[in-house]
Amino acid sequence: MARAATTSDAFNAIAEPRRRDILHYLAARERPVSEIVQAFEMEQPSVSKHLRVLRDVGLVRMRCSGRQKLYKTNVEAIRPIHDWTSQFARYWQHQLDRVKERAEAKGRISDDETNSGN
Amino acid sequence: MARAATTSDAFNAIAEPRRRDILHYLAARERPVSEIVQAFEMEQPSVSKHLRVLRDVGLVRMRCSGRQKLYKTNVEAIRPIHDWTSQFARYWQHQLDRVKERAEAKGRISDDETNSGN
DNA sequence: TTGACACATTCCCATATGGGAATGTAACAT
DNA sequence: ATGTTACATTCCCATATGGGAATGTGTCAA
Repeated sequence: MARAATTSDAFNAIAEPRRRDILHYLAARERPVSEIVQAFEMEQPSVSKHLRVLRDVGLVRMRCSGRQKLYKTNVEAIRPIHDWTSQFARYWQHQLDRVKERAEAKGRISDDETNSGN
Repeated sequence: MARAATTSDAFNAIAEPRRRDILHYLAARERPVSEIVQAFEMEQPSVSKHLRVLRDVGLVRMRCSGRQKLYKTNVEAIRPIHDWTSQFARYWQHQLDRVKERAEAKGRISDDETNSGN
């Protein structure tokens, strides 16, 4: 088997940097394809192909308006990725605790140094 | 250009489901390769190759112990991904607000219905 | 030294990619 | 009907993949 398709899930879809940029760009409000093309200085077919991938995994929504097609990020579809990374948050907390302990220990040493007139 | 290498960054590395499983498995404590092979019922070369990718992007650390090699997830390397997804948190909040508003509106309607004896 | 063990790497291959170029298609204007 | 605009799709291709199989490498035991 080769690598999984970019359309297999959100994790594969966001592996591409340009697609992450587009998702961020379309998070605040919907925009037509032409604006994305201008904003990122990409070829139009390239943008359309990225949007196609993002649509296939539900990361963006599309709405027709005349001959324009307005795309918008479906922020809910990013939650599974956020949730997966959050599994590791407790370990970050542990590391923060250790950093804090070291800082406090260092503070005590500094106090000692200060007290000893060093 | 083809797709970016799996070793180009953490986003590409975690696109593979098995590698996400391995990262979760190695988050709590370090383990030798043989344990990963057994836990996931994968071929040893396959596991080694996934670990190689994860090492190249800094998602796991390796330590030698005799003829074993102990791997452990470097949880800090997952933060950039978490941070990227967090950009969208404010929009989740907005959606939650709307859900809350709808729930409250619905509650008022229910009260009205109750009051009207319907 | 020889053998066994624990991993890593290499080779082969079907498959999927992203970019460029060209082409297809639907909506609007005249 | 014809042309233009706004996108989508297709074709081509260099490149990277993950799995299977085979092989290489370093460590320990006898």
